[in-house]
Parts: sequence; C-alpha cells; structure tokens
Amino acid sequence: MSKYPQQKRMLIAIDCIVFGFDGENLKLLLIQRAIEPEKNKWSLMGGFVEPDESIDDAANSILKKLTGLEGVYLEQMQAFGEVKRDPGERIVSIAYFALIDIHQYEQQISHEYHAEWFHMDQIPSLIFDHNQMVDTARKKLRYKAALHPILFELLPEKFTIPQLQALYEGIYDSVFDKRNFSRKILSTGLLIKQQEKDKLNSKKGAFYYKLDKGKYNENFHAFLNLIPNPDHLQLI
Amino acid sequence: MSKYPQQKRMLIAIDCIVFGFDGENLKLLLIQRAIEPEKNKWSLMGGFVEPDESIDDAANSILKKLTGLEGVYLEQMQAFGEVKRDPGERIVSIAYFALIDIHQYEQQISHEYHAEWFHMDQIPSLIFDHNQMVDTARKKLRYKAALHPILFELLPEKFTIPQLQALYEGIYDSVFDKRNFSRKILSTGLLIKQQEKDKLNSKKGAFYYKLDKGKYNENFHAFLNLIPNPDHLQLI
DNA sequence: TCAAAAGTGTTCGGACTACACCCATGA
DNA sequence: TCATGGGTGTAGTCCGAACACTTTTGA
Repeated sequence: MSKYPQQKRMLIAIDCIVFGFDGENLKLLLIQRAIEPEKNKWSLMGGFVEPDESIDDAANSILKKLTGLEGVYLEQMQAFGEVKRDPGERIVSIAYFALIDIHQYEQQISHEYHAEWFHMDQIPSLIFDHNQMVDTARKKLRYKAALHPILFELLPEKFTIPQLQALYEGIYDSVFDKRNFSRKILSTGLLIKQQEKDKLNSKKGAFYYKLDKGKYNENFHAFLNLIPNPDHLQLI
Repeated sequence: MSKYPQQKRMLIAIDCIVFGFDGENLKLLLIQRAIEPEKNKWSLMGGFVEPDESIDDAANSILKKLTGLEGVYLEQMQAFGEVKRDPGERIVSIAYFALIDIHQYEQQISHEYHAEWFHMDQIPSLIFDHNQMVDTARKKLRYKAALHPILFELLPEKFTIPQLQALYEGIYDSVFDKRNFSRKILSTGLLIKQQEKDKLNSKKGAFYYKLDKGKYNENFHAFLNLIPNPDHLQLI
C-alpha cells in the first residue's frame, strides 16, 4: 500500500554530542559501544529513530537513556549522510548537540553504557564518522557562543564570574582580560548578583550570580558581542 | 545479513529551498508536484535519497534536475522529522537551501516540473511542512547574511552597489542609509570596481563591481557587521 | 604577613550613525 | 532645464581594547 513502492528505505540514526563543564574544562561524554559492529569501541551515544517518534523525540529519548535527565539543552546540528559512513549498512545519522552541567548529572549518568567524560584534548578515535561529528559540534559551539549566551547551559544554577570566564577561555583556548570580560558580561543584564560568595576557589571569595531566566529567554537570539576579536579566533 | 534486523527502515527525502533575486525582489522557486499524493499542488523541489548517493549528492542532483545547473550555492539547513509530516508514510526530509542568480538560470529552469518563481510575500500554501521549511530558510538566510557576505551568491557576476543595497533592503525589509551602506560594503575589501557603468537603472549610471573571489573565500567565515542595528531586526 | 584570587576605572582609538549636498545624464 | 538616481564627507557618539592597583582573607 506504499505510495512510493520503488524507493529504497534506510535506517535513520541519532547521535548525540554531549558537552559538559566541570568547572575547569570542557568535556565530552562518550560511551563504549555495547553492540556489534565495533563493539567496545568508543562512540557517541546514539540510536535509531523509531517509527512512532519524531527525530527530536528520538534525540531526547536517547539523551535521557544516557543521562537519566530531561529538559537539557539539545539542538539539532547536522545530518551526516555519506554512503559508507557506517560500513555495515546505509545509515543516515542526524547529529544533535547537548549542553549539560556535569555536576548536576554526575550521579545519573548511566553506567550501563560505560559512559565517560573525556577532556577535549584527549578524545579517542571513535567509530564511523563520529570524530568528524565532534569536530563539527565543537566549531558550532564556538560559533554560537560568540554570539549568544548559550554557555550558561553548561553551568550550575549559581556560578561566579571567574568560573564563567574560565569556561569561555577553555572553549576559545584563549585568555581574556578579566576587567573587560566582567564588564561585558554584566552589561548584558543577564546576571543577578547573589549575596553569597563562593569561598572554595579563593580566599577572598567570589560572588555568586544567577542567570535571569526571563531576560535570557528574551535575549537569547539577540546578537551579543561576547568574545573579544572573534575574527582572530578559529570559529569555523 | 543486516546487522540491525529489528530496526525499521524509512524513506529519506531532500527538499530544496531555492532563493533567487531578480534585481528587485527576493523570490522562491516552487514546482507543481507531478506525483501523488498532492499532485498539482505547489511544493518545494524534492526527491528521495538513493542508496548509492550521499545526502549532499542527492541535494545537488535534485537541484540540477530542476535548474539544469551545477556549482550553485547549496547548504544543508535542517532535517525535518515529525512522524506525520507526510500523511502517507514516514519520511524524514533533509532540507537544503540554495542561492542562485535568477537571470543566469532563467533559461535553464526545467519546465518539466512547472517551476515558477514566487515573490516572498506571495508564497502559496504548500504541501506537507514545506511552508515551515521556507520560513526556517528565510530566517536562516537573514541570520547568516547579517554576518557573512553570502548574498553575493544571488547576484550576477557584475552588479552595482545600489542593486546590492536593494537586495539587502529586500531581505531585511528595511531601508538603509546609502552612504553608510556603501562605505561598509566597500570597507570589506571584497569588491573590485569596474570601469563600466550600468545605465539601465539611472541616467547617470552606476559603476559595476565584481566580487573578489579570493578574498571572498578567505573572509567568508569572518564576522562582518553587514547590517545596521541587527538586534532590532527579527532574525530568528 | 604574605600569597592568591577578586574586584574595579580610565583612556584611547576605531567603528557606527546621522545627516545634506553635488554630479551626471536622458528626457 | 529639470527630474532622477548615483556618489561622496563630516561630526558626534558609543563601544571595545588595553592597561594596574587595591582588597580580602586563609594559611
């Protein structure tokens, strides 16, 4: 009863590039693949799109299986569709990228999948074209974070400006002037200063800030100029 | 002999959002659908991904079938994967958007598909989720053109600054100051002034410019500030 | 008391905006 | 000669970058 009887059907997969920040470094969540082919090799978390779920639903459900949590930042990135990208069978994969606060999800990361966080400089060789996906995701993150306040998704509810700066510096592999950085970030009006200080990382202590969710949602798409000299950085 | 025998295969389609500029207005290329379902309704140009072609190849080949030409600007935009987006059967579609100079391809547009250019304010109701695809594409074009010199892809080899300005003004539905516009565009160093003038649109005539291809390719990813007050415009 | 990190102010230069007039030419 | 569109210059403002010292406090 198909309307397109002569056309070939294919498998459609989702792969999730999951970024996390531990307060010091940007990290990537990888799993040890449980099924053949390429069993026990490192790979992105992925799965097939089921007949009764949209691709966004599929991505969310795959991420939930891995991290146990819902409601994290998840965005469709790009479809990967080389003919031989999976040597076994033709599979088109739609890659999503997710941003999560490592500490919030630490407990809940499923051990069933042998998931581990990897420092971005120590990503192992992955199956199929997954290294390429990670590379694309890293560029996309850099690009987007230069214009939109997306990196707050990686931070806990309360964070300090030095922590935020460390995150930006890690992502752009650069050092920024702290006076200019703090002025620029505060001028967005997105941060609400707390009374409390974080005394863990310094003797003096740094004030906590919270994100103003309302303004964040309003201003998310506005062009902010969050990075000094973006043209000098390798964003693409 | 499949490695994933229990998984359901699906159809994968490509749909192309083809933008053109006729010197006055931004237009969209649509076809009258030749096959059931929804025969004779307006739709984007599309087709299925064949087993032996990558998704990029499929997009290029579909565009070639329609316009007869190769080498035009074509970029993957987004996958659309709602379960019921095609009421007949589950189909995931990967949307691509293309930018072409209408006049260059006018002759070659295939009449086999009943293709027609539509003014952006007069897009008819399209099949499936194609109107949504068009909307997404329009936003993406605005977003990208605010940062990168992508709109040159819509212009003929030789063009005048007033023409270029008309293009930007059409895309952003705004009016820009011509002194500031010309200064900003020329300061990118992307344009090479020609001796010749275009005398069609004015008595005095406007100098033609050509794109400096080398610098264009070099600088394509740099952040340019091509649009005044981008925050005031609806880019997303 | 000292080491280590947090926090803050000023100056300079370049970029963006607003704005108005002259030029060339075909009708 | 005049109407039409092309082309250009300037002044003021704002934003971003560079740069150094003081504060706090735990060890």
